[in-house]
Amino acid sequence: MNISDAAERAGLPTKTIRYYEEIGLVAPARRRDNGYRDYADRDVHMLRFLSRARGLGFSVAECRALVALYGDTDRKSSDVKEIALKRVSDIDAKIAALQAMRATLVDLSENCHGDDRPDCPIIDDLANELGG
Amino acid sequence: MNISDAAERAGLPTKTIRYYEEIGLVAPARRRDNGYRDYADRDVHMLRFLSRARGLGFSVAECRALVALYGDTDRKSSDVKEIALKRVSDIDAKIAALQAMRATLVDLSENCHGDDRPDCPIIDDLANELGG
DNA sequence: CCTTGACCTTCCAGTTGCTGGAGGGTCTAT
DNA sequence: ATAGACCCTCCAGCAACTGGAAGGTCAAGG
Repeated sequence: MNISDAAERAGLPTKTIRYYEEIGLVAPARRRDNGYRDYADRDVHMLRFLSRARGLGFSVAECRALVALYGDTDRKSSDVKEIALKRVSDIDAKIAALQAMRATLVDLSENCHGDDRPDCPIIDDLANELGG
Repeated sequence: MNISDAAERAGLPTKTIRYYEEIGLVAPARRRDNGYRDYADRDVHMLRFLSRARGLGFSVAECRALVALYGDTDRKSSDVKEIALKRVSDIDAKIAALQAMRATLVDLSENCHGDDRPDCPIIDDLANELGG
């Protein structure tokens, strides 16, 4: 099948598929006589795998490791689990950072009357003018 | 003062300060006869403002708007508040996405024995092999 | 047969927000 | 005079795509 059909089934843009091929995340697609890429179901399967992994926030580097483990019938499930748990702790750190930002912003916003006057604790805080 | 002193006081790398100047986020620094940038306290103040805003996750584009509002003594605090609240809702969306990812990953990890065997529900889920 | 439009190809540039390094000038202290 | 710590500019690269230009291919309709 053509790349656009594969893209639709995998849930990825064609650009991204070509990009994954270019960076070696997936094997180069077979080509037809006219030079068009030709995808089989198992190729789409792999692309879906990547789409899902990227959707869960795994980096391309992590995806490489996952692809290798996916193709390794002798893999240890602990290796996969390790990558997943690392990802969970990365996510936890990101959530914590975002929650801290959010708390600060909400706090500042609650103290800002938000009217036509220029007086604004948000600006003041950013400028650190509270203490001088 | 030299850029490295300004950098230290502002909490930004020198590279970043030059970059902010290059993209017009801050006005070009005054230069000394030898070509070195020369920073005054108010310049450092502005750089700290930016450092803090970036630290709260405001994009450079948002920082531009904040800088403009900062310098506008006729600003409406509602304009500032609007940017801050927009940022809060962006953060909320990001947190929600991360929490969904996290839940999926934790769920998958809990079902993975994480031992020397290849059998792994994490890989299976990514490959979408559960339903066929 | 010709044309139209939707495909496909490659390659290059841009995105965001820096960061690193090369290659060079300057300043300060010894 | 020289070492080392500054400073300068410019170019390249990071993640992970995305957009567009320039051109080849294919299927349908007149």
